[in-house]
Amino acid sequence: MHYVKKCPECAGINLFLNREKGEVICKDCGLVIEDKMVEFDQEWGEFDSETGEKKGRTGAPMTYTQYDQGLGTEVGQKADLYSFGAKDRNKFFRLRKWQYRISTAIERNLKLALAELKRVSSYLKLPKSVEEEAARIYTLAVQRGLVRGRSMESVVAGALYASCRRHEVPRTLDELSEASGIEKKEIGRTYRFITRELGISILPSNPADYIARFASSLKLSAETQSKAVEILEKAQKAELTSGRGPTGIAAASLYVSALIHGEKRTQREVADVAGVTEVTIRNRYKELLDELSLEKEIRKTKKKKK
DNA sequence: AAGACGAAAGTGGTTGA
DNA sequence: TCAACAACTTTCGTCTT
Repeated sequence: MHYVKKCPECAGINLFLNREKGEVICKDCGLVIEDKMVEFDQEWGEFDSETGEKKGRTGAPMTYTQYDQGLGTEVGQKADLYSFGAKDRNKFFRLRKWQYRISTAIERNLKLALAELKRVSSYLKLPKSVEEEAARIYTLAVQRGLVRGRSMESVVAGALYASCRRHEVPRTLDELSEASGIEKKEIGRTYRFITRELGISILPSNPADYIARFASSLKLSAETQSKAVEILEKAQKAELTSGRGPTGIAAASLYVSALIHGEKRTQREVADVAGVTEVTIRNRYKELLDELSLEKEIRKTKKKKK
């Protein structure tokens, strides 16, 4: 995150942080430089070193899923006016008009986009926190002008995808694609773009995060599920997981685990819920058998059945 | 007949010159 | 910007249950 140190309009250094609204304002010309600031660190640290106040983020409680967050920028409140000399009034009014135009355009966009975001989010039954984060990301993207040249929907989808990853409740690109009606590769593209532009760090997604969801849609027992996680951990130790698609690995672990526990599912079934093909399952599955000597365990349950 | 397996060719994305 | 490359998919033929 970079902070503006000089006002781009008048090059003044007399910047003022309005904590109530989360804005940075140039005292010299009244320009709102950074609006609705967002920190992307996981743990909220001190807001800035100058005041060193504890847990100071923006003051007012706010939600990003309402289009203006109740924090719309208003240039020219009475109190502000008095802090400027009379000679600056004209400039000030001009700025206010300009600011107004910009902010209504942004807010119109946000209003639409956040409606779409809510729709997709509820379709996927995403937790509120993920939705909030996605809205935050989208808001930032709009302010940085990253939506230009892209469809609003795809940016929404990208923001949601990024948010899911950060909260370790991954959805596959396929699921996002189905929910939003945007092509998979398009989501991927905008996702990469906005995370790069906004400097959002994303942990590589962990296959373990997928297992619970896959297991429940396959109606597998809790034991099978935890066994799958166990297998997965071994696989990671054996370095079978790097570079591979996390969904394929999760799927293969589940498949093997289901075999061991006598809850056989076909490769087809597992492949479908994981959104990969049977072939991928087979490849991962084979690697798992080779590296982890699981054959005995499978044979054991086979004999039991007899 | 359905599922599992593997080979071969194709696709989209990343990387490095 | 292009070619090499790895992961994954599609398709299809064969084997197993």
